[in-house]
Amino acid sequence: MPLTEDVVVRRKVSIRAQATEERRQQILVAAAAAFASSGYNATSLRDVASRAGLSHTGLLHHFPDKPGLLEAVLDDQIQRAAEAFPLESEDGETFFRALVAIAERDTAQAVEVRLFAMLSAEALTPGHPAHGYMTRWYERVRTRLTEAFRDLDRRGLYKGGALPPEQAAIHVSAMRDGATLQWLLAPDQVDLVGTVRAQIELYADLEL
Amino acid sequence: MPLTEDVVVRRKVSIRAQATEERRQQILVAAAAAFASSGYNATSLRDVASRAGLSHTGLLHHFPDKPGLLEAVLDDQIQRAAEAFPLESEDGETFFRALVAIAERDTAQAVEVRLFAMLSAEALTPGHPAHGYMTRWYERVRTRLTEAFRDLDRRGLYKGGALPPEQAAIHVSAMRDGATLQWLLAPDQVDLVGTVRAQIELYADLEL
DNA sequence: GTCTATAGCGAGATAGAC
DNA sequence: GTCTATCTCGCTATAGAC
Repeated sequence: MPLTEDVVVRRKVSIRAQATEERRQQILVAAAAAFASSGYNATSLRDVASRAGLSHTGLLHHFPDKPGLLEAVLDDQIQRAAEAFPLESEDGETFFRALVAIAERDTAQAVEVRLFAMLSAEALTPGHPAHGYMTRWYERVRTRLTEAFRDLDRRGLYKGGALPPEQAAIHVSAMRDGATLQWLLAPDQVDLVGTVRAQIELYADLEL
Repeated sequence: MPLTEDVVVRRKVSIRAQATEERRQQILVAAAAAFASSGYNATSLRDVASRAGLSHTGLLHHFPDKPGLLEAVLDDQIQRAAEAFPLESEDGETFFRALVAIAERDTAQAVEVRLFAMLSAEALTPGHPAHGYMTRWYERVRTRLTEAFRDLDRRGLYKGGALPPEQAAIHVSAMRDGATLQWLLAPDQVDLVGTVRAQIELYADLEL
């Protein structure tokens, strides 16, 4: 019965592949936490490895090198974000409600927020492995926000007046990043959610 | 004539002291440029030294160690900033005009802007040598901006409506930082001065 | 005041045993 | 798949000559 043998072999393979995949995920979580706390440059592969409970050479079996690890972390991060909040900029109202919801969640999950704050600044250096990623990210954020504001405008809910939606998009995205930075430095003095909500209500005729 | 001898000696000493001071300044400029381009962690003392045209041990004759150098750079930077723009928050109008003027100058002098953007994120880590500095900086920024908005309010020039001046202060300071980040990543797509001006005009009844 | 030489460490990455 | 051992590099910082 060659067929059953084949099935057993396949199952073994898939079990092993699953274990490997779990290991990869553990490492990605550890790496995200490490990069979030100290940034990419200041974090060593040994730091990440010890957090994940293996040696740094063990880690390098799963990822090619340090830039490759960062890339994988970023991919994993945007995938999770996309799953948690599928932002549809065609519907401006739900879009901006989602922005407030994201801010709310972020106050409870400081790791991802810190990760992004640290990397976006480090990545200003053209040679940084996340430089291209960040440039593309902000372009995307600006276009999505602009679309959302345009949708609001169509429904008569845009309060920007003479301010073009492109500018409003920069205002909102920029403020979110700056507020995050100040909130991370002084959580007691900066109300992240309230700040985000209040700003959006200045540009949109919505009750958030 | 002991007096003249004394004068000669003093002059020699002061000339030498002046040369040392110039050297220090050269190093500070080099260090600011280096930290601005790659951040503090990723910059080596050898990088800084070669920019200043001396060996890294020569550099360590003028500054005690790497954190000490960063501290000196920051001190030098705020001193220059204070001289260039003596911000008086008692007069809200000139205060906000100065903010726009600073943004204008910054578009021409990207070094200081980059320096600050990179360090403020790196310094999120509590152990970073600029952590305390940044925490204090943003506290100060918030209070100054709040005072300026209160002054506008007294003169009937505050357009924030129900938004408390403290919140407006966070909005404006946060937006400036976030806009700077996006401008550094994509100078062609983000108009820093226009963005800053437009935002302030949303909160203040001023023609900037 | 600036240098060469060097100590001492920690990093990223590879080789090869198990 | 994970490890130990090791290579090689660059870093901060110190010691001491000039």
